[in-house]
Amino acid sequence: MSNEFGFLNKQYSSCASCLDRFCAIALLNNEQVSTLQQNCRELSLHKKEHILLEGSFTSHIVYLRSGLVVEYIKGDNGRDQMVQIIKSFSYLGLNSLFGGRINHYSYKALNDVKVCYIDVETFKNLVRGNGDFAYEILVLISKDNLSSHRRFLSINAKQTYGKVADALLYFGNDIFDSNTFTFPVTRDEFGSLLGITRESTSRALAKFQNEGFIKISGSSITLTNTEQLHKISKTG
DNA sequence: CCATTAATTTAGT
DNA sequence: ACTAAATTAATGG
Repeated sequence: MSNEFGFLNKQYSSCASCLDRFCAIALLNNEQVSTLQQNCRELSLHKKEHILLEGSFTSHIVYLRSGLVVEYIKGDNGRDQMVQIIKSFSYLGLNSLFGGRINHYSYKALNDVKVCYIDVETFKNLVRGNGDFAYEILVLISKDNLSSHRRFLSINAKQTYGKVADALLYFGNDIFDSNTFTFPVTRDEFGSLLGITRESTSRALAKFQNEGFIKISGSSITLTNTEQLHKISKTG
């Protein structure tokens, strides 16, 4: 690979030896990995930077190598509607792959992230040309679909304190694998994930802290009584 | 029970 | 210092 722009010749770790790569990449043959390599750019982005924008053409599928990302849509009133938090080793924009030519969601970095932009036609060709790989991509889309439906139905069934307790447990168990973590979103965004206001979020967190279920210091939060949080998540 | 409004405090750059 | 974000209290659907 050579071109007239020196900075584009910077050598990145190859897809073949990438330690962060999605497991299904192992199902590609050498030629396919090489094609992927040639149509893929690695980028480091900082917290708050946009990765994809709703409404723009789906020119790329993005692979999230490291960091946290939030998926959201633009709200009518100017308030964005958060859809979900996405962990590393995930693809962004997959659900827009066959949904017309535009991205249906925006994505922004919640902390410093490493991403790979993969040319969308290249990605589609890999899906067409490799059944095992396509199967794994279908699994991803299906899982995302199921978890989204479950999440929205669950939110619908709960009221504020239950929603907040649920989300805290979700962060602790699924996102951070720890009962202590740095809050990745603003109160406003957190509320938006659950369909509640930032004030209700504040009130719920303050209440939980007063009752000793959680401990907040700065942006760091500790779940000290997951038992009670579970109970509230179910009942209230 | 909870959103809205508004006033105040705190954090981030 | 200035702006964005968070908290708190009061009100009303």
